[in-house]
Formats: sequence, C-alpha cells, structure tokens
Amino acid sequence: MERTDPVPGHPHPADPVRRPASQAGMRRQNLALVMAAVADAGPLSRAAVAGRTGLTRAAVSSLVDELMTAGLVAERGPAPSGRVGRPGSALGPDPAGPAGLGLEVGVRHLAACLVDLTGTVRATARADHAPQDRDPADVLRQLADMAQELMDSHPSPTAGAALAVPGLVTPDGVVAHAPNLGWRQVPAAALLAERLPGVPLTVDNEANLGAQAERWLGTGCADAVHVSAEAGIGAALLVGGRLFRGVRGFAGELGHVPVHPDGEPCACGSRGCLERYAGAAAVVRAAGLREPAGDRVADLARRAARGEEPVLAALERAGVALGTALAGVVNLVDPAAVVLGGAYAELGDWLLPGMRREIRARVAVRPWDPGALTVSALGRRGPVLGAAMLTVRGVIEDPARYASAVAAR
Amino acid sequence: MERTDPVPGHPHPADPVRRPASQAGMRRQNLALVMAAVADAGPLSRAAVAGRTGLTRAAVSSLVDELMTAGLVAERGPAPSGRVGRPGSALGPDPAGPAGLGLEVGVRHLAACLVDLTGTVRATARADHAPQDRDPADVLRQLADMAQELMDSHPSPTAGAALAVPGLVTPDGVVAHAPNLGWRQVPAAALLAERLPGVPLTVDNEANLGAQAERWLGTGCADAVHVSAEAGIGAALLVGGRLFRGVRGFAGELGHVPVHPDGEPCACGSRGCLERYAGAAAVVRAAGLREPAGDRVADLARRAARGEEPVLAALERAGVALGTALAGVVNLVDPAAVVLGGAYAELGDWLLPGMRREIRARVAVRPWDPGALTVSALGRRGPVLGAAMLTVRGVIEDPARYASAVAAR
DNA sequence: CTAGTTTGTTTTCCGCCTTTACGAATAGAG
DNA sequence: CTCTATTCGTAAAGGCGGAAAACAAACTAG
Repeated sequence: MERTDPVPGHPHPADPVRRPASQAGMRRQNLALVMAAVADAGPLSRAAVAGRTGLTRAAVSSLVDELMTAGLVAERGPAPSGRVGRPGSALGPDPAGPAGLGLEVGVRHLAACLVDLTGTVRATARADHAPQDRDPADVLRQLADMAQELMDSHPSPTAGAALAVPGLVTPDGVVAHAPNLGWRQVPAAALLAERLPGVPLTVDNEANLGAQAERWLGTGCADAVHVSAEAGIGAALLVGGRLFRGVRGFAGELGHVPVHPDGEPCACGSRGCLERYAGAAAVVRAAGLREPAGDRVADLARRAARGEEPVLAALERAGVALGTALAGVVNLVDPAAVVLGGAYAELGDWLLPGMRREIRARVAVRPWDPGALTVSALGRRGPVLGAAMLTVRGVIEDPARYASAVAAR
Repeated sequence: MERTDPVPGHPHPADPVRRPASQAGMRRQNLALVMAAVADAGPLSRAAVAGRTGLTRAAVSSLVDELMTAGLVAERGPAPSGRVGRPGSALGPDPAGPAGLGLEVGVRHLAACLVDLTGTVRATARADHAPQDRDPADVLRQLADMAQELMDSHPSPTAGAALAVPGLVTPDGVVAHAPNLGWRQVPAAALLAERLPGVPLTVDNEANLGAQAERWLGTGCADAVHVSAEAGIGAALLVGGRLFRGVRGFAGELGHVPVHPDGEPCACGSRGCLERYAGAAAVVRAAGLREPAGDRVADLARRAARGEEPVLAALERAGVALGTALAGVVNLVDPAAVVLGGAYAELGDWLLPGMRREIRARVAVRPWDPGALTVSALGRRGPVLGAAMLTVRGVIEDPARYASAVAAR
C-alpha cells in the first residue's frame, strides 16, 4: 500500500513539513506567530509579544511593521501599564482590516454575516426560504445578493468567504448530496463565485464549521467531539485545534455507527444504526407524532418543555442511543470535551441525562469527567459564525499569504 | 475550558509550531529533510536529493557534509547511472551509524533486537519466561543483560532503546497496569535505565509500537487502524504517519466499545463490550475449552486449523463482533487501512471473513474497499521491531538532535 | 579527441534573526 | 523639581544559512 496522500484542499491533519525551510518560510512563520499572539492574547505591546513568542524585541518590531503596512495590526495608542518604565503602545488586530464572510444555506433559512479580525460580528443578514421548491442556483443567487449588500455596507475589505451546507461537500466545493435541501451534485462554489468575484470561497459541511466556531468563539477546546444531528448525525472531530477529516474526508459519520447490531433496519441497508434511534425523524416517529410542517427540532423542544410524555420518552431513548455511540467514540479518541451542537443543542435538557449516564457507565476503565459533556454555546448560529471565522483564522494563521494576495492585485 | 495541553512525552499529533523560527531551526529541518530522503528513497546522489527535496545542490552538499561527519550518512562510491554526464556518488544511511535497540516483555517471552539506520535487523535475542512468578525488577534485569550482550557484540553505537509492554504505560515510563504480566505501577523506565546507562529509553504499549512497525517496515500505510487483541483489545490509530494518542493518552481503547449494549456483563461494570465477544479469554470460553497451559491464541489457531467446530463458531462470532466495532471506527475515522496485528494475526483466516462482511454492510453510505482490511505482515514480531525502529526513526526525523547529543558527550 | 551533459563544489549575494547599543518615556526617591 | 532606575522601541553591526551563478570534474556520444 502506498503512502496515502491527503485529499487536495483538505489538508492532512498532521501534515509534516516536506518542503525545504527557507528564510522566506521562516519570515512567514514568525509573521504568523506574532499575528496569532496579537489576535489571541488581546492588546499587547511589542515587548510583551517578544516575551510571549520568544522572539527578540527587534525582530518583533520588524514583523509588526510588516503586519501594520498590510493592514492587519493596528496601534491603539500608549497603554499606561502602571509599572515603572516607558509604557508600550498596545497592538491589536486591526478592526478596519480584512473581514470574513460567512454564508449558510439552512433547511429553512439563508444567513450571512461579516466578522472582523477581532472576532466581532459586524453585520448579519437573514432570510427565510423553502429550498425544496427552488432551483439551487436561484437560492445561491439570493444568498450572493444578501452577501453583496453586506459587503457594500461595510467599509473594510473581505478577505474570503465560506459557505455552510447541511450535506456532504467535496473538496472542490461541490455539494454531493444534501438530502434536507434536495440538492445533489450542486457546484455551489462555482455558482457563488460567479456572483462574488474576487472573493476566495470555500464550501464545507455545516457541522464541521460549527465545530470550529465552538473552538474559536465558544469553549475554545482544541480536542473535542462536536456532535451535530438533525439530518444525518455527524461528529466533527477536533484534534489539536484542527478538524480531522480522515483519508478521504468522510470521517465523523456517526449516524451509521451500530448501536443495536440486530436492531431496526436502516435506510443504509444495515441494521441498528444510531440514526434509527437518535435522528430527528426517528425521534418524531418514536414520539408518535406526524412530521411537523415547520422545524422538527423546535417542535420537539416545545412539546418536551410542555411535558408531553411520549416526546420525553423518545428523547430519553435518543439520548441513551447517542450516549452508547459516543461511549465508543470516547473510548476510541479520548477527547477533552464532547459538545452537543447545532439544532440538537436545544434538546440538551432532555438528551444530556441519558447520554451522560451511558457514557459514564461505558467509559469506566478510564477516568471520565461528566462535565466534559456539554451543550454548544453557539447552537444554530455556529455554522455561519464558523464560516466567517474560517477566513479570519486563515488570515491570522498565515498573514503572509493574505498580504501577498493583496499585493498581487 | 482551557486549551488542552499535550501530555508531556507524548507529543500532540497536530502540534502546531508555537516557537519562533530561527536559522538554527531551519538548518535542523533541512537536515531532517535530507536525512529522510536518503533513508526513505534508497541510494540517492546529492543532485537527486536536491531534485527531490527542492533544495539547491549547494545546500544539499553542505547538509550532507554535516550528516556524514555525524556518522549518519555514508557514501557508497560512484554510481554508474548509464546516462550521460558525470555520475553522482550514491548516498545512503550509514550502516555503521547509530542503531536502535528494541526490547519486549511478552506474556511468555523476553525479546531484544538491534536495527541499524537502513532498517536492517542486525542482531536478535530471545528467552522464554513466566513473568507471573517473578519480580518485575528481576525480569527487567534479565532483559537488560540480554540487551547488553547484543550491544557488546555489535560495533556501532546505540542511539536509544524502547521497551514494548502489553499494558498501559504512562508518559514517564511507568507500567501502570499490565494484567497479563501481573504488573502494577512498575517503574520500568527507571529500572531499565539503571542497567543500561547512557542509552535514552522509552516505554510504550506493545500495540502502539506494533502499529508503527507496520508503517515503517510493513505496508507503509500512514493512515491506518491497527487492531491488536489478546489481553485487552486495542486499536492503535495512525494519522498521517503519527500515532494518535488522544488528549490523555487513552485513545484506541477498543475493548470496551459497546457492541451489544444490553448484552453480557463485562468486568468493567458495563454490558456488551467488545472484549466479551472477541477477547482471547472470551473466545476460549465460547469454544467450550479450558484455559490452555500455553499460548491461548496459538492453541486456538491449532484447533481451528484442525477444524474443531466449536472453535470455528467462536472465532466466527468474534470476527463478527470485531467487525461491528470496527465498522463504527471506520465510519468515525475513515482510515486507509485496517490491520489485524499482534497475535491475532494468526487467527486472520478465521476472523477476517466475519469482520469483512460486517464492515462492508455497515459502511454502506461511504465507499469502502474490502481490500483495506488486512492481516499484519509482521505479526508477533511487530512490537520489538517497532521498538527498535522508534529510535531509528527518531534519528532520521531529527538528525540534529542526535548529532548534538553525541557532541555533548 | 571533441562536444555536450550532469555532478559536486566554490564564490558571491541576500535575507532574517540576534546582539549590542542608544534615545525615549515613565515611576519613584530625594 | 531633579535624578535615577527601568522599560520600551529602534538602529547598527554581525553571523548564519540558503539561493544564484560560475567552475572544475567525470562521464557519454559522436
């Protein structure tokens, strides 16, 4: 068997450096180091950056100069430290610097938002829609128009955009299959790029982006399993702060992990898959309800809050099934946190007890902190925010690339 | 939740560079680049190394000089290429360079071996023993004596040693628990280091080392799940060529992944864990046999080869259980290969069919190549070889560290 | 034997970080 | 208020490492 090459566009998680180290690369890396320090550790003087990164003050000065002329870092005037000595001038990510555009095609809505380098949401837009009745190209046209309006109303440049979609996306930005949208083989990246010229565009699964949002704006945990249900059930794996996609990009398919090997048949042809017990459709069915006209999860939450017995029982059962599957996951990847995200976060009150019980019982051989299982702080807004943050983090983690891209124009 | 720091001694799989890039680091990295090219791509001229790595010929010359004076690379005389032009002189890892020492405490044997920089096994030693009846310190003394003899009979220096143990090992080299040896809290690293002065020592789980041996000497696959059963059932996860250990180093605990949530009670307090269906002890019991005096797995293989019906049925059942658990793993981490290693490799003929069937049925939503499930080529020798290769690869992947360690003496 | 080609080394140059030194700006002591 | 100690940012010199270009060496082809 040959050495497995990473999927293009989806860099391998533990990509070893296989190219020569040059001074250019050294500079690039140190620019990133300084940029990350300034962005992550709040306002910092040059001397503080030097202390934190291990670089000398002289080197930091030079690097900061370059970042300032690139419009990525801004001086916020002198910062009275209270201590003896000349005060340093506080540096921070430039709020007028490049922003990231987040886009989302949801099952019942479109959303867009702009996030600046400081991680602040600067503008949002939202629209309801019913994608099943419309041509995908038409939907994306509308979304592009919303985005254009946002960008027009915002002074700073847009460094890039990302689109969150509830479905399987290939590395080249084609939505292979999004059952809840009724999309198949939709070249979303190409269609959007047409109407958003000059803006680098990425398309990814909504769960993946939601998981990264959680890391960047939520708990900040770098090694987590982010469970996102509703359509399929996906588990985005965060390893050392990076998304783990597997060799072909199919990692995290939790929906068809077997929980009752001889149980109910699943649409996939097998039996007893998690989806049959914890998927939104399965829960609705188990609760004896008809498919609601509106939002399935919201409907379940409403009924559960009202105390409807069959709904409570169905959610309990779903929680236990989720817990069983997640026990396997925890045994296998030993994460620091397990987060219930996406729409299912709203059902946390009823799902978590069963999940916690199961995981605790089945991870007995290793220490397991029940507090490691939590509900997403971002919930449904995770994917759009993550999409916007994706380009923001891209700029922060490789400012040289952004600077040279700007210089090329 | 704070950013999770990696366990000391067990580096985080996706460790981002958090320190400044310096010219020293640059040199270090390029030395490693050249060393890896020379070691992995066979005999290569300087010009070929330059072409392969992207460095200039001049830079390669300088780097190779340094590696040669460090005794890591050797010239093998002119290599007539047959093509026009001056022939290059072939470079290879120096066979007289530092060797790696592999050590193993097995359930019924001790083993040691020396592997040189080319990956060739230069010497081996083996002894039977019954660890249950002996003091761990005594066992390790004997092993150290075997190792010393090996090193004395071998001219080249030993760069380091690694010990493979069938149990849970903490990052500081303490065997926390090895049920099959009857060991608990044995400070193996300290005990061995006492008798092997001057040799850097690592201790790790046998399955982890076996999995890496498979990558370095076997299939070469960089993204694999290496299943190793017998005592507990462990799955070593290889991600991008690196071992994935999880946040606290507990990743890969396959034995307690639930396969029949309401099934037979397990020693861990839960129910239906994989170990209850596919562990060697469970198979022996299911086959209606008594615990054999000798090797459990070898006994099963013998009986299965003879066609004993109950044994065949028990193995079939174990294969199905393994397949169910691995289907979950494949769905979750999307590996390029699944390898059945360790002692269980000898049962492959009877386990694989059931495993293959289950995985195929339960990974239906994604493409899955049945050929990706294989039996280890190294089998029981994997752990020792992996242990020896660990230091060899350490030297190849960071030759500067070895060179400076030698210079310090 | 000559022309052409490839290899390995030497030389020059450039970029980047470090070291060292210096002016600037503050707090605290007298 | 002045002086000193301290810290910050910058500037100049130095060292190191790779890139580019040039050159000698060794081989094939005619």
